[in-house]
Amino acid sequence: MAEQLLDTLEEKGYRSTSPRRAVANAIASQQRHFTAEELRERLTGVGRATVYRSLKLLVEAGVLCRVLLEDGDLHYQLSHRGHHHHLLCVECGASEDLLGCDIEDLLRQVSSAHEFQLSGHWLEVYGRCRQCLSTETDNGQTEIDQPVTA
Amino acid sequence: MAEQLLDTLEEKGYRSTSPRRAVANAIASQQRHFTAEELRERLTGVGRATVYRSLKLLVEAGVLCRVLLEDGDLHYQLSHRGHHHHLLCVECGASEDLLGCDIEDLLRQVSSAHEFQLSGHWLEVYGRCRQCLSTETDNGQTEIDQPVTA
DNA sequence: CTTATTAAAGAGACTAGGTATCAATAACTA
DNA sequence: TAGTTATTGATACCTAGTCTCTTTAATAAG
Ligand SMILES: [Mn+2]
Ligand SMILES: [Mn+2]
Ligand SMILES: [Zn+2]
Ligand SMILES: [Zn+2]
Repeated sequence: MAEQLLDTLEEKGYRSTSPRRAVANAIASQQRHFTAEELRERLTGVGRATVYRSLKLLVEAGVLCRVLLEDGDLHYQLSHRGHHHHLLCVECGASEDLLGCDIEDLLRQVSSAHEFQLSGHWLEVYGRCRQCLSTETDNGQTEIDQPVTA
Repeated sequence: MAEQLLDTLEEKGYRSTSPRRAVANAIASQQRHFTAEELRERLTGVGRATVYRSLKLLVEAGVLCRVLLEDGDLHYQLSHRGHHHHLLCVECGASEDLLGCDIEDLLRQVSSAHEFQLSGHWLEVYGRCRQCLSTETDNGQTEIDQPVTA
């Protein structure tokens, strides 16, 4: 997994360095979305700027995606597929990838109706995941203090 | 226009103060979307925290909306209607409101297919506006240096 | 109209999430 | 192996805020 991140960078002509390996490993060992700062804390010995520079490169390469939480917090998360969106659970933080839906088609229609030349978009969807819904049903009440299984 | 911003706050039980009047006037005199910092610069004499606090209140009250530019820059803009989205021109920065489209319906469908309880979403659409397209056609080439009529 | 209550303001320190600069170093390449 | 150049880390700086605390002012009650 970490290899794949580095390979992607190498394919784009970036050098394979030990700080970048450290960043790639740290990202690969993360299962949920994380903040830049969380990542940096785990990477003592790697310079602040280097961490942010690496994140930027990986996002540009399409192997990492930005996730905008409902409160405005920006997180990062491994991205396997190409362009896609997220169903973000506001309760447990889970993120489910959303692809193959008709949003692109719809935007194309709307754009052409406004004589607007579509070039990109940004979408995040917030709500509650299946698991959190079933937990709620089980005890007949919303589990506010449900632990975040980070 | 500025009155309306203040009235909205008063209706919500907030006091009508002179710093808030200054903020409301500054916002009302702005035609395009602006950053918090731009606003603050025009409001010498109003405390930094007060400017940000006012922006927050107005967003919460629904009369001001956040606009996320493609490069990640956060801008603010007067909002007349309720929930809506923006068609943002990446060339001239123009923003056209997008409402009455089927995005909500579509998200409801997609969510239910994923057994996801939809509660909110965030969408921005990027591209080029009618005006920028016609300028481009006129001289047969993209006008990169088109002045931003701020 | 005065006074009390309490919201709001301003100053300023602090934070997250970055970017810019620049000298030193380490990857690739010939 | 040596040279070139990308990359690094340190550090300063930046935007966009938040938080605390003391002072001030808007409103409500008398
Ligand atoms: Mn993703
Ligand atoms: Mn708007
Ligand atoms: Zn959940
Ligand atoms: Zn335009």
